[in-house]
Amino acid sequence: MRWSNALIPTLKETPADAVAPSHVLLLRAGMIRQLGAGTYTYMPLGLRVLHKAIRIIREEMDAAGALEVLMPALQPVELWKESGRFEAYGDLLMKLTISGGHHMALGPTHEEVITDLVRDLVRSYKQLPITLYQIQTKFRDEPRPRFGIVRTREFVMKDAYSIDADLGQLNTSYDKMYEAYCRIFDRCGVPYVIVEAESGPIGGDSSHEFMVPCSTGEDTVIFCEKCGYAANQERAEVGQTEATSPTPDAHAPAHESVATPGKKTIREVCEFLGVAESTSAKLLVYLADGQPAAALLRGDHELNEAKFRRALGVSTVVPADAPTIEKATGAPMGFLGPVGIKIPMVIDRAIAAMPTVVVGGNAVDVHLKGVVPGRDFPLDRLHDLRNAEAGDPCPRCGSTLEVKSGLEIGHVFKLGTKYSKAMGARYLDEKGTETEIIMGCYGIGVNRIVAAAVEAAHDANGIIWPFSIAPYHVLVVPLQLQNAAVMERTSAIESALTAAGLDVLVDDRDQRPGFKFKDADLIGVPLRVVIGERGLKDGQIEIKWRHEESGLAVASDTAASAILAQVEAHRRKHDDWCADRRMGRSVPRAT
RNA sequence: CGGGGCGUAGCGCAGCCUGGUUAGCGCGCCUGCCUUGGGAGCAGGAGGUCACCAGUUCGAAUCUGGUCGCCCCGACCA
Repeated sequence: MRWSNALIPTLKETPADAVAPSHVLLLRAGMIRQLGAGTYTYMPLGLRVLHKAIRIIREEMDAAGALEVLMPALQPVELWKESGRFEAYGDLLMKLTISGGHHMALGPTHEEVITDLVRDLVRSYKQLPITLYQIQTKFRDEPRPRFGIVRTREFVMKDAYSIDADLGQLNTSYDKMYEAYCRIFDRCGVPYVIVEAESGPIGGDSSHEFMVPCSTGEDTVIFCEKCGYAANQERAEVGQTEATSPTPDAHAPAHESVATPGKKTIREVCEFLGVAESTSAKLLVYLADGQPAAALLRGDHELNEAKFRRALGVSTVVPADAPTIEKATGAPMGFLGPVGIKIPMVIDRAIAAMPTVVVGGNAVDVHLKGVVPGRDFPLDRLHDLRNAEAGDPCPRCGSTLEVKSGLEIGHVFKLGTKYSKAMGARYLDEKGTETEIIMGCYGIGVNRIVAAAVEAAHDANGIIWPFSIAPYHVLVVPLQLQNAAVMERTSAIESALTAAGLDVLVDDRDQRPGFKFKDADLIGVPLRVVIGERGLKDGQIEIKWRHEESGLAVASDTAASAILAQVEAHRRKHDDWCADRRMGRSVPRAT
């Protein structure tokens, strides 16, 4: 391909709206163009990257035994009502009315459609297991699209669904997808970590996310450098090295009431009393499946609602509003405490480690000082309730947890029978018994692979594409277009490399060398080949890897084979890197 | 949905506070000359409903009100 025909609208200046590195560089490199909030056109170069990622995904999904289908993006809302997700998904679901007054939705994901498909299709255990996948544009009415192509209102997703007869089959299907994902992201050259995750509103009981650590990541990942434990913040456990005091000091002086007029927040109360926030506790009141329930945490800790929900064994927890709180506790928000509380209360483990604590007095403008946990209120329902933070002990090895932000590029779930139960998808087992099918679902945000690759590898001059998904492998830069020898060499190398299966772009623009080098760095093609009069005079041309500081001169008449040797060596190195990663990785086994 | 910011040529911006010729600058684009190993130089040229609507005024890019759009922080997020 010749640059002059390639439609690569590079920008010298950074568009004012772009902040995230991937957004800035993809725009500047002429790979994407914005239409509106969360909607982007992929220009030829950007589309090539997207297609290369898709090709890798397709190869690995096929190799894992999944079958490709293509389901409609346009779906009747009835299916969503049947699964119960019409309400749960809410405004994120893009709804529209078509002729005849039919209410439709543009698919944000396809559990409903796949379940509808297999409830007709799958009649016998002999047809199972089966995994179907598709690569398709999804639609979500995101309240806040962000960071260029990181969060958009329409995006390309690879979604797969395993249909299994029993839990054993599900675990096998899940592990296959998990391993396929590892190979996909390894091959795409994006550095990822795998974290334990909450399954969220999609339902199900086990889940892992594939995250690329980077500053524009929207998720918080908690991890332990020492043992490799990693989880997203919703899920991350706090290690239990906090000393607990099972026998409270019975001889401690009785607690006393203090007047704290108007001091409602933890900070206000602690400042007023001149104590550290970590010596106080807060009582948070929620509606758990509609019934009031409380969580008690250290003043400076944050409640993890997912942990709270599990501790109570309920399916939803929502913060209670002010009237509900007063009715349930007899005191307004800001003065709540555990002493004498009437509603069910679960307590974070950290509370048990506190000899005395400052808490609300369950009366207006009153707090209690010198309250002894275990003496002044029972410590019978201790749980890990708080968000893990940097510096907390690792739940596995006791070492220190760290926090990073991560960009989610893939997610695998065990759904179980959530959808088959709701939508009546059953098969006949060996004994002729009608049984609900068991499902798993597996998603990859394809556009996010592109964004993540840029986030993970760029410098001040531009993008540094991994070889496997680079729009072109080699950029040939002739410096003097009117020099016949230069142009002959250019064509010869272009044909030789193309014949060897490489994607070659030739910068045939009549521009000064510096101009072309700047654009070359910007679009991030991995290998640059410079052909100029000066080098040719000495029988040399220059080849330079984008990720390396300097290039090297090779003999011009054997340049093509030298380049191919470089490419071969680079590929081998990447393969070794992938193999190393696989060795160091433990695949989660079914429990 | 709450908070903040911004809409002037393809891109980056000035002008607005204090209303007044034909709305300006840099980059990019077109023509010519010149130059050629890290975004050169000179000369000439094209390109604008100043986001939109209404109002104030003799007169609005500029003042007022509304609408729309975009970005950032938060809430939300399979």
